[in-house]
Amino acid sequence: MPELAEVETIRRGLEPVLAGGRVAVVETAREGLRVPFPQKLREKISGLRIHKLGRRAKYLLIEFETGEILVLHLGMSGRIRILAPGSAEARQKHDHFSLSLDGGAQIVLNDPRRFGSVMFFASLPEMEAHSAFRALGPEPLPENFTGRVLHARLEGRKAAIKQALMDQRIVAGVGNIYASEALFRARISPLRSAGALDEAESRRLADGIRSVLEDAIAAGGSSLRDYRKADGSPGYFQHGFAVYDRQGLPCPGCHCDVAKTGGIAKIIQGGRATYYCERVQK
DNA sequence: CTTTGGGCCTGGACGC
DNA sequence: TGCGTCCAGGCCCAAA
Repeated sequence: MPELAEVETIRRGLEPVLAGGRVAVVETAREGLRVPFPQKLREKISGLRIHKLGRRAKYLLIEFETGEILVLHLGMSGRIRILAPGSAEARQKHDHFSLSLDGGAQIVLNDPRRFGSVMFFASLPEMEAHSAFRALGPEPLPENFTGRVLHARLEGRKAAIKQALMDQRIVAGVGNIYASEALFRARISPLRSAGALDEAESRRLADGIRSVLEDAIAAGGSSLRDYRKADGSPGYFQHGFAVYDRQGLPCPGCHCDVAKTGGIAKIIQGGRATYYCERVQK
């Protein structure tokens, strides 16, 4: 379930492997994932030198020196494996795409559910004009993502704040897990109407979003040295969850008796699970 | 304009 | 044990 934090962790893990390398071999094992792979992908990226790795929302950007960009999205079950030069590791089930560098290092995209995607753009402006990026809201990590900015973007929205947070047009990169976690940190009920949050609440929420993502990135980063292990697990944050997937358990901010209160609640909003503490979040 | 619901896809958990 | 069912997730699109 790669949300922004996981994609950023992956970006940081891949950068030292890929940056400066030249694409030597491109392999695809099928026609595409949720959308077809770009036409003539091999011809488009073979021989290009990788300038750096970027990220926009949950999209991983492999940026070439030419200004062209290969975009990877991991859907919910996508992983990227790094193979060291000379590795004889066998192909695995659900390996769909791989890219090898001149020096022999290789990355492999594995995605059982195939909700991910691979896209190619001739330039950053062309990428930003694409429908997947055009309407994306602001990145939540930079300092200029303030409570005031969030408050303005929530204005007039009648939807529940939990669902508004998952709307990528309001803020980019927040998925189901960190929406619940950020609302807990901000002590705001997921059921509140988005447009009804005042400036102080919006500020708490903006802070909650940023802090939970930063903590998750830090936790992922701390496990980066294990990143090259065969399972490719990028060090998720599940041990740090306050409410997500903790139905019936005590919440960290509330000292009441779980036998009486029922602990953390699970509800369904827009078909998605939401977890929260009714005592702490108002 | 907004909101809702279905579709995509597989593996794991669960009940019988 | 082996079925069947449900759920998880991000994103897109059609419909209301």
